[in-house]
Amino acid sequence: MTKYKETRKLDDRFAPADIERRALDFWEADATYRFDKEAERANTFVVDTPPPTVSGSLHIGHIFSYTQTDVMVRYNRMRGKSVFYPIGWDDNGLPTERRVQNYYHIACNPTVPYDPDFKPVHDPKADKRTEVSRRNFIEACEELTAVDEKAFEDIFRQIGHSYDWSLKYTTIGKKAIRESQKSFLDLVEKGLAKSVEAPTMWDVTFQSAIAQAEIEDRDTPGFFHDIRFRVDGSDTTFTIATTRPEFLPACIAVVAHPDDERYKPFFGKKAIVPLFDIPVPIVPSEHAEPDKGTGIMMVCTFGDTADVAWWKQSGLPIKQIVGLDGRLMPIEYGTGAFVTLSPETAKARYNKLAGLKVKEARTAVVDMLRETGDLLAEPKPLTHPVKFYEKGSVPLEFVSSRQWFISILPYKKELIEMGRKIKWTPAHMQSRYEAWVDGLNQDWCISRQRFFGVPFPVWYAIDEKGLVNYDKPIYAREDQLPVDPMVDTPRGFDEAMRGQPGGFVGDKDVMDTWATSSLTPQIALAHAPLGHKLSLPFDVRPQAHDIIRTWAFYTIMKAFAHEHQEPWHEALISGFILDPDRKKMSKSKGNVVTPIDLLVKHSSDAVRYWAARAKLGIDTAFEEQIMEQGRKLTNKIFNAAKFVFMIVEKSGVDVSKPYINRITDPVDRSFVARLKETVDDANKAFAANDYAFALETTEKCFWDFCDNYLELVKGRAYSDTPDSAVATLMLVLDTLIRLFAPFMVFTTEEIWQCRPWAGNNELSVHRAAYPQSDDFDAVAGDEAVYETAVTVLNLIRKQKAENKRSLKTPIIALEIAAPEKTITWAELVRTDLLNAGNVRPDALFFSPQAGDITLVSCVLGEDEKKPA
RNA sequence: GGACGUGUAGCUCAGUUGGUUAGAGUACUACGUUGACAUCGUAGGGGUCACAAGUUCAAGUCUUGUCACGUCCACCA
Repeated sequence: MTKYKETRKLDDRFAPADIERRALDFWEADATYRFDKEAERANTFVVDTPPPTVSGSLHIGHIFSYTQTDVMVRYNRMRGKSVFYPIGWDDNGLPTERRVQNYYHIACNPTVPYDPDFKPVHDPKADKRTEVSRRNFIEACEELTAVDEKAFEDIFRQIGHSYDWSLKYTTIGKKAIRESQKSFLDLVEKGLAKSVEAPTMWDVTFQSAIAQAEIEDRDTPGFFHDIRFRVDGSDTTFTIATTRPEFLPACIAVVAHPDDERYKPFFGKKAIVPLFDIPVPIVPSEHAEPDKGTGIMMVCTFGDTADVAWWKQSGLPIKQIVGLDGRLMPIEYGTGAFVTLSPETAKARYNKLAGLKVKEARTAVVDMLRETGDLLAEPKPLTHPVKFYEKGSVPLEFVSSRQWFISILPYKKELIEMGRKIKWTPAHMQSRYEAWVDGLNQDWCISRQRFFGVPFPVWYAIDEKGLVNYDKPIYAREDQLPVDPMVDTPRGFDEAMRGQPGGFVGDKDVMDTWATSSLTPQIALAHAPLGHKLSLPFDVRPQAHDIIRTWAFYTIMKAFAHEHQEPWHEALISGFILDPDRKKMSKSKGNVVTPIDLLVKHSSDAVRYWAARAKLGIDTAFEEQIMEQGRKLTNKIFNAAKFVFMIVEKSGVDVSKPYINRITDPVDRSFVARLKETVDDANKAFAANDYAFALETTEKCFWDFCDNYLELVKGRAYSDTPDSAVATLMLVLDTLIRLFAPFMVFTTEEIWQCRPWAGNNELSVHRAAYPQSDDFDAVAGDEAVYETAVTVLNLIRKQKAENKRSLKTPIIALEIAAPEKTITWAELVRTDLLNAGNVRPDALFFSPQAGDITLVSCVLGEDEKKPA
């Protein structure tokens, strides 16, 4: 067992930095937050902590929500649970790659050979990006994430989060990769994961496929183009309004609503696409809405999701014109699907487009249309929603490619059902989850054409002609995991056969980062000490509401597929930080507040106080004044403790004896009843995950204690019969400190350890028992006594304040009227009232009356002159 | 367009199952403390509880509608 410090005495001044240092060292040496692997599952509290993304710096929002979790976790620990509270860093994936590219000015080119001497350098002035090999790139990622993770860890430690750091993991770590690959193989075996050649949403900047959960609509300016189409074999024309004229060469059909009288005569005929003279069928389809645009529209491969859906059920061939790089691909017009009535013209025109970026091609096509007179009006500007990768800056394209998909659409019902087994706080977050699942219209594309991620444990055989057979992948065996198919070889092959006819190739893609993050329970268990008794479901999943659609959903999906049960009993959804001044702050450079600055400026406990004041799921304004309020509170707690210690020591009462049965005075027992009520409320609040109310009620009781109870008993505690008062002060302080402990973790530890009655090797307050109602059963008295005393005391104070006199002004005569019953209560506190109000002995009279307690008369004496 | 949420003092927020005169912190004003207090206390000003209708003896709280804001989803010709 570790000692807190050698001299266990409160310093005169409250210095948060020193207190924080002492407590952190003590917890580290004492392993205060270490998970006990021997604990039975029933006596554990198991948390599925969000691993923060470590690309860049920690946001104040992290501090906010992670602290809320820590508060709830600490409560459970103090309730005697063995807490499994892991922490990990989500470092694989695109965000990290992007940060590494920018930080080191490098780009990954898999064709570049490995350079063992390459050292990435952070040079903000560099303008060119150096191309490096895949392995060098991954090493650079590992190097930078290690630095970022250290910074994250420092902050989380500094703010006093009670993770068991021995359980730390990273999502790019070997065990995480193993879990992720194991999950993938299990999904393959269950028929839930397949590789398919299909149109996929594609980000041309990152050159990767993207899943539905990662896209967002952004209102984007564009233009409506009215384009003339001809009906084949006649002079009849009609107008198509489109925002994407560059897709004319990819047009596969023209559709109008079956009931649309305007276009009914055209059904069954062919339309001729201008510029390229492409004959395409004119087809009735419910998909077209008569009142939108001109009511008739072109279907292209692929302008949007609707095009993809329409193409799928049409059976028509794809005309893919956009390449993986976001440029129009070279196409031999008049071959394959690219039918035309005028091959020479079409070829000539298309050749001008090939190689252009989509946006450039759009302008070029518009120019051509203007020339031929097929543009019926100048383009009309509009703003319309366009799909973007949430981290991208260029609109997504639909590109047909081979990708791994996880099948989710058939299981929507089951996944909603599973969501209902989970208790969501706040409850309405469940409907967000259900709305998301309900709205899903694509399976989960999990392959990414990137580098810093979990590789697929898959190879493909190459036949004698050198063709890769993608239809029969060679899967790794579980005992091989983790594998990197670009380095490791499948069973039955050797490295020399890589890329050779009759040999094999590795799958060079990596998994969507969520494919790994969705396994945080399983990954955390893989990092738990051997022999632990944990399993799914975990107790709680804390997270923010924006990632219900990703992290929560995917985790439920994976647990459904692998364990056939919900991943956790409860989901605790935190709110966001809304910063009304965010724009100002980012504009005025150098004025941005970083989490570490806040911790230093206001102290960790003060920042924790700010976070804990906000309820789960409620978006909260960033408000430094509340941190200041927290700082004042810690200061007050410190001073109150210092005062109690002083009284206890001066009283000469033997502190080594148990105090509870020495509490005999009616006022003391009455205040204990007041305290018991607070303890009740706080426990009830925590049980409902309402830590904010637990804090509020604790704080209220504490101020009451300082303002009233302490003032009432001061005199008696200094008298020659201090026993009951001193014992009560000890009990109350012990209780309040433990009530505050989940919130003000440092202040409470310091005070707890420095109590004159603390043991030599006192355990951390964070392993002490959270106060319970029945702790007080033996001594709790009638609360009315204390309430009466406070009422009378306030009457006296008010009298003095109204007469603009000092609170110390003596009272020569005082008459208080009150109901008889109240008088009997007041009589029990007579001595304390005289002391606290500075009322002359025998000057206090009570007279009976019905109704409220009132002050009948009061005569104030002369102020005593202060000794010089 | 749909779902969910929010709207209470200048600001940040409480307000449990409807029940006296709607609260706290902060900011402002005045006075008093400054012997546990990088403090604190007392008093004061400040609210049509977004708006409208309804249910009820009684509505900040329940119902319906409207408006504003936020989040998620959808639309994308």
